[in-house]
Amino acid sequence: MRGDSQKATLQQVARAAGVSLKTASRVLNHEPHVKPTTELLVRGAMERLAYQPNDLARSLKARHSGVIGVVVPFLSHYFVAACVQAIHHEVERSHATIMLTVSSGDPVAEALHIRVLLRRQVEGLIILPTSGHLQPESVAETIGTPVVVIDQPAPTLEMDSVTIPNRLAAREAVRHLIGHGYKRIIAIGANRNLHTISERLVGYREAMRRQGLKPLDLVANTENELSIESIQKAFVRSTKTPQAVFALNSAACIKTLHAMKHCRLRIPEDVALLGFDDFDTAEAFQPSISVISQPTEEIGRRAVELLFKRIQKHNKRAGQRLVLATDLLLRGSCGCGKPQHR
Amino acid sequence: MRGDSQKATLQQVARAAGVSLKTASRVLNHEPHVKPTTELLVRGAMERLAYQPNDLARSLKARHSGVIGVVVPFLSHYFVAACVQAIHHEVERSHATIMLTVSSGDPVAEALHIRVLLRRQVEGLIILPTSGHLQPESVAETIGTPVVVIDQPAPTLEMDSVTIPNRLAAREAVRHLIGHGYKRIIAIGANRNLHTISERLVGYREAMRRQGLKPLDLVANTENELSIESIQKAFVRSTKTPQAVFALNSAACIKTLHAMKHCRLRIPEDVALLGFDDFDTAEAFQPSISVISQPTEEIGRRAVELLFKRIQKHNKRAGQRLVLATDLLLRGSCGCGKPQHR
DNA sequence: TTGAAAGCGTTACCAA
DNA sequence: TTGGTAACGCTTTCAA
Repeated sequence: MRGDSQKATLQQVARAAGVSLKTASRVLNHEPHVKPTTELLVRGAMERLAYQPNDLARSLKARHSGVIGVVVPFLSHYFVAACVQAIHHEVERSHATIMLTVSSGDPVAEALHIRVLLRRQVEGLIILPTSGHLQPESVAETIGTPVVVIDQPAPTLEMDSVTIPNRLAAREAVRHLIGHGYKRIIAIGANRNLHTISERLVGYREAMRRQGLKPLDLVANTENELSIESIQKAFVRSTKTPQAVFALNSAACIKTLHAMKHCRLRIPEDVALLGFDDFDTAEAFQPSISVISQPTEEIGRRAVELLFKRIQKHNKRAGQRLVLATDLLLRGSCGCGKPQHR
Repeated sequence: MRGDSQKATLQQVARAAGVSLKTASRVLNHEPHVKPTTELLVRGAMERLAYQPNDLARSLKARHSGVIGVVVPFLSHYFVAACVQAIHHEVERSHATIMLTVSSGDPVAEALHIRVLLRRQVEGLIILPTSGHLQPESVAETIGTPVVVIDQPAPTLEMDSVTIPNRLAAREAVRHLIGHGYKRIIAIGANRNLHTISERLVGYREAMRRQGLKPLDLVANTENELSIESIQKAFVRSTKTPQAVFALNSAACIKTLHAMKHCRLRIPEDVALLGFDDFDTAEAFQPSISVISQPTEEIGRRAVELLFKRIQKHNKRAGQRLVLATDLLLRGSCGCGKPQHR
């Protein structure tokens, strides 16, 4: 609220209070050995000058910034947004702050972002990788800075990871579909390079083969390449229309819904649907969309916990690969009885 | 890639290269007047020591951090996530970074976050307010730091804002519904305190009154208080079921879809629907959901542009209140012909 | 073309 | 209970 625009420094506070810089610093940090009278003097000066500490200088001196870098591919994906929100929530509890970067699915940008964050002296990094495997070069640079990877097992012992059993969850979900009597089940998604996608695909195939069914998939190279038209073609292509779709992530699931609408296919009567990753409108559809749900809140929390442990123990630990359980939410779209009807 | 874990400093680089600190600094910053031979010497040392500049120290000295603070209420709202992504994209072009905070709809947390970001010496702040009006106290602290507000007109001349004509857009949308012949149209949403919500509500009422219709609304105090059950009650409450719903934001729209499903109401035959704010699954529903769409990409871009202008010109400008046009996307749910059918 | 020295705003080690 | 003084890692006069 000062008229003069320049920000007050602790030095100025000290002068205004008629004490030394160090004494003002002591008051600021609630250190002991300050005479109450002096403290009042200093606090008064701080008040008058509307003093605000400069955390940049503080961090430089203290050698830790209180900043965590968060690297994600997209923010428009519900799962990612929910994770970031959970991460923020947990980081905040430790009075730290988040620096966020969004790579838009570009591994080169991702590598650049990691470097930028390291220069900014983040104390740790939480990465949701955008490409199949984190670029080794990117990772090399992080030596000395703790890293937690989400969605992909930690590539080195220097890092921790928080993942889910993608393959297992996919297998069980597909087995569930098979249990409904569907034989022609197609997996739909994009980006085989991604660890999550490839594992889910493997799980799908395992489930199919074990039941003597022929795996069939439509997996585009990138998210953008998976068009609604291409999905429609998969529906009308052969004489044998798929009886069910296993969507490899929520984006694919939504596009499939889109395509099914265009083809006027009823769910689950004409084609059943089960997707990986929950999304905000899943229960608003008629019928509700069955999904494999990840514990986003816990993923974020555990990632931050692991990171802080590393930061404190200064890398004196072996890498941890945490695997959290998923939840198969059977709603209506997979062919299950319609629980949404009272 | 060094074996020793401590990070190299420019000082060490200089020593290793056998030059002075300043010379190393000159090389680092591509300053002229460095003998090519010397430059090579320094670059070699940098390479060997895997030198990475410390942006904290740099910022402290240079007195600008290259960091923009972004304050949002939720990340799980599609509109917000899209805005943040757009902001990041534009900020990145200026080689700056984003510090993100999420208030979870708590004005007290929001005020705290603003203070934290200021202490961290952000060069500017982009705020999507969580409460009706930004807490004056929060804003007071920002004096000297440029602020751009999204979704709400700048409360003071010290700030800029990027908004949309909420009232007008709502009015036109409701008029469109009325044009379809609906008479009993109900507005559904939450948080009257929010500038966006209250303006949209006013627009709705104006449109209704001008046509001699009686406004009717269901507006909960907070997002969480707007339950699906309460919406269902609105549908069955009176003998006069609403003929159409005007949802005040996407969260309300999704909950309405949910409620309509439970009540087995067909869209638009039983009840038509038009919502404020687009969302990722809007076109996947049958019929597609008609919405008023905000230009998120442009909102983010313009917000950053305004902010950087202020940062450069050092507040020598009057506050700008940018108002960007919305788009009324008539899909199927409002009762329009069904363009989604080929 | 190069370098010594003084800061940026804090914190921390010793004395007083 | 206090206060010099030296860092933190970098940039920036001003000389040489």
